[in-house]
Amino acid sequence: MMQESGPETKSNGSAIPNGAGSGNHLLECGSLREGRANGETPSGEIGAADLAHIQQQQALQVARQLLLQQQQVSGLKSPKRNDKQPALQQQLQEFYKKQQEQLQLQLLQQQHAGKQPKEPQQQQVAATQQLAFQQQLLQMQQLQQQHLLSLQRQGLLTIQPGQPGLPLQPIAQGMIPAELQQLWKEVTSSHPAEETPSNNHSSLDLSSTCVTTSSAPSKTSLIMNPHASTNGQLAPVHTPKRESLSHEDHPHSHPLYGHGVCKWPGCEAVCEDFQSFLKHLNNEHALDDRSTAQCRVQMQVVQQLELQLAKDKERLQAMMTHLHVKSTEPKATPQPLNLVSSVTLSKTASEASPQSLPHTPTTPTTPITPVTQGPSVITTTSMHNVGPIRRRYSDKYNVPISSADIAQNQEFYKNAEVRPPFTYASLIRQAILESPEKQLTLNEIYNWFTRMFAYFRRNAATWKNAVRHNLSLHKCFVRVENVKGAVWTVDEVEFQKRRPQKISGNPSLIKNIQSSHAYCTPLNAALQASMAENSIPLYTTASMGNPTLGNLASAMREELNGAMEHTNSNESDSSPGRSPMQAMHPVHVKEEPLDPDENEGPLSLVTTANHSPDFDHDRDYEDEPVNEDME
DNA sequence: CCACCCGTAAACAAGG
DNA sequence: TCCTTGTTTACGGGTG
Repeated sequence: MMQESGPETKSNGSAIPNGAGSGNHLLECGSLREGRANGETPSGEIGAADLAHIQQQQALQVARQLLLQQQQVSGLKSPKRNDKQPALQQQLQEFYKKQQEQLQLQLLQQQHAGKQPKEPQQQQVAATQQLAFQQQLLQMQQLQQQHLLSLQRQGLLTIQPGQPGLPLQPIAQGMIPAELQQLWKEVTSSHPAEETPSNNHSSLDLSSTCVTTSSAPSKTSLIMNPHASTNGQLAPVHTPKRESLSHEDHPHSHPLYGHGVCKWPGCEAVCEDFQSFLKHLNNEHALDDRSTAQCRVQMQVVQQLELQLAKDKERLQAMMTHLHVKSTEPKATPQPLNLVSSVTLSKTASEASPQSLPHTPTTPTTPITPVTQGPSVITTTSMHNVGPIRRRYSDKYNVPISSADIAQNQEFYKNAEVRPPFTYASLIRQAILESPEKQLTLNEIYNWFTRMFAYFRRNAATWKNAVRHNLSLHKCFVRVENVKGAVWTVDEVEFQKRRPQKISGNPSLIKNIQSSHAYCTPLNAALQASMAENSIPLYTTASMGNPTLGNLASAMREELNGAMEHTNSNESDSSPGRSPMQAMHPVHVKEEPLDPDENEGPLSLVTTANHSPDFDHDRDYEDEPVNEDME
């Protein structure tokens, strides 16, 4: 068997236990979560489920009181104090439903009737009572939430977003995960007038839809929020902490106030200054039915959005899970090291892909950009399935992938042991083109592979052989005797020659091929330019950590494009100018410091940053594959 | 069915 | 002698 250059350790023995250990760790995480979801409370931590439970119970207490009060009015039969909580809760919910419906009816009547004074005293009384109820409820909620908050602060509570065990009721939605909070923030800021977190009106209604919302019932908002006192009304129940804080920090940046205009839905009253705005707010948008209804609507909007987000997230997760499963035969290959990254990843991973599959924290490359945690997360789950590696599922399959996807995938492949859907030839070519001198030694090519693809940190013997095989086999790879020895270069023309045979169609992409011909070496730049045009945003996030990603992305894109036959050239893409990505090139990567042949390296910068720690792992990995293959 | 591409495995040789 | 590098052949699967 061949050995790679570099300190490779065939220490299977150590690798296995390590892998097992990490796997266990992950599993533990999983079970832990499950445990929490089931209401178990491990080690002094209280999960969201428990929290929900507590909230429910507390809410029930409130409910009892309210029900008692209500009974006095409506003559309901008083429930026994020992009644089962679910029943009670149900009652409460129904009660509120009715209340809300009633309220809505009234509101509608009022609205439809315009200014017609047509409310019998009775209605007014009822409305007042409802308001009183709601206020009481809110107060109680505030109390309980304050309590919860204090618990949280004491570390007794940990609220985790998206607990599976939670009932999918509005209640559960109160556990606003960070994303939702963000969404909330966006919603409240973008939608003019949404219900103000720091503003009381909204809170009224929240009770109906979200009885116990708010993951971070902010006591602070109550205390510090100037508006609360100004209005002299109830403080927000549904105020994400972050939100309230941000507003409090900037008292004059009220979500309902912007550009001198009141942003209450449908208002747009002009307020010269903040003070007048506050006045206006209190006068025009005081706690009345209308405001309440508007808040309700807003709540529903937000809820919708939250639901939508949740659904989309679920979908994403399913997609990732699906892909992962497909590409990964559950081969419990214990994976080694890199526990560091695995820890960080495992956390997110457990959220993103609650699979029981052995999470092999194999990401030696470690997440450079936690930003794109998404992909890298699942990915981490490795695919040791070396068995049936299907090649070229790329060509056609990937066609629709956008450059943004590519950029993401790139990060994905970097951290995930998923076989990249690109041919060896393409990858080799890209590796070479990425190099400053457009030439690499065999060993440098190897290094590029391992650096850019987690997958190639294993099965070294296999893929290295394939690389050599490809280098020799394809005419497009030209071996050049160098001072140092032999280096490999790419004959673009030759490379492109063989491609048209592959797939037909999609003329829209041909440009790339053509440009390749035209610019040969600069091809990269051209591609990257187009890439940059299309996907800089994502791209940057992905490439922040490692600029090389851009090149890889372009490679992938090339591959994809090449897979499609093009017929038309000269396009904007071919602009030979250097894309931003390319501009970074010099800084890029050169093979890791370990590389003996390495010398042309202006680079090695990134690598050190991202990989130097892992790279040793990379090395280690490289051989494990061999061993694992035998497993 | 065929031709082609691709990946994998392996034998072999040359050189350090 | 061992390892790396490079070449070559063979085989099987996928695809058009």
